[in-house]
Amino acid sequence: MTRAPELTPAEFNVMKALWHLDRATVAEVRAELVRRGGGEPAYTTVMTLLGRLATKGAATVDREREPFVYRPAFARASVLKARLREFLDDVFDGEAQAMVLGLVEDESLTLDELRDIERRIEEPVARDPRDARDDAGRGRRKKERRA
Amino acid sequence: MTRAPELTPAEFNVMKALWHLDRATVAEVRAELVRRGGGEPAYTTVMTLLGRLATKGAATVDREREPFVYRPAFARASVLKARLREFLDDVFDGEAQAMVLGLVEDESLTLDELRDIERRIEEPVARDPRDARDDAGRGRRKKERRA
DNA sequence: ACGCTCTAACTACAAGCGTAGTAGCTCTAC
DNA sequence: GTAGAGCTACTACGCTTGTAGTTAGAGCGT
Repeated sequence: MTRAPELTPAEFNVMKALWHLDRATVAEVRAELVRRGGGEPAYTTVMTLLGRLATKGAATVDREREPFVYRPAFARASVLKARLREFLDDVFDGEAQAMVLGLVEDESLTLDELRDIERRIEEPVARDPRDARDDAGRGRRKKERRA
Repeated sequence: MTRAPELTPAEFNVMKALWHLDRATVAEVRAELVRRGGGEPAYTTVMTLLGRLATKGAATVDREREPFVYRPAFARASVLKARLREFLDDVFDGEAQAMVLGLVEDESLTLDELRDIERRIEEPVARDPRDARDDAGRGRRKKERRA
């Protein structure tokens, strides 16, 4: 699995639409962006962005027939987690606890929700077989900080 | 309290040094940056950034005597929280739980640490009187999302 | 066959950003 | 009193980013 490339804010936005649609043409992505209230970007603007995403390898293009169909090259979840990691290290210096505390102080997260999370972790949740995937080698990263 | 201005990555880095030093000259900030292993920025580069920070109102300058002394205009904690909020909304669509779950899956945060946080919240922590401050009107934001 | 419309490729371009050079002032050490 | 060091103000400049215009082909409606 190659690493997901860095995305600029505008690119990330397009990715969000793309993840939502799963596969889409320029026009469809544009419509989705409009729906999300992100203004009315010009068709060519969306095309440019999708083009840049494709170049970066963040999206794939099916050129078999027009209009081209774009799809995300990386799972949303994995990109979010990568960004989270980056953010955590950059802004909170890797101190996850401090960050969560921040959420609570901000009231973005309640004590109940925290407990809920715990519960979910404790009960292994009897994973849906459809989600089955090779789970080996998920790298530990705790305490690898300040390398 | 005025709102903290947006900071570019390079500016944020300087702010980190500045928060650490609390008050410092260009040379001192530069030394701190070097210490943090961020390469060896030119003296004037640091000056430019501090200048921009001052212009933006993110730092204050004491020009009484040279070399000028810079200090952060906003508490570190408040800026971190603002960034956290932004990040949460932008990347996780305001879903704090999803974000925390991400931390746990990533093993940036353990179950024990989660419990620890809970404990800290539960025990009102007998706040140090020195920290006393007017706590009225800390805006709720829970569920204000998707406004 | 003709012009419209959809679409792709290429080009444009200003603002923002990271990084730093230069000019010029003011001490200080000879 | 002259040279260098330290410092500030100003200027520079290439790169990235956001946004979009222009050109041109392909298919369609009439």
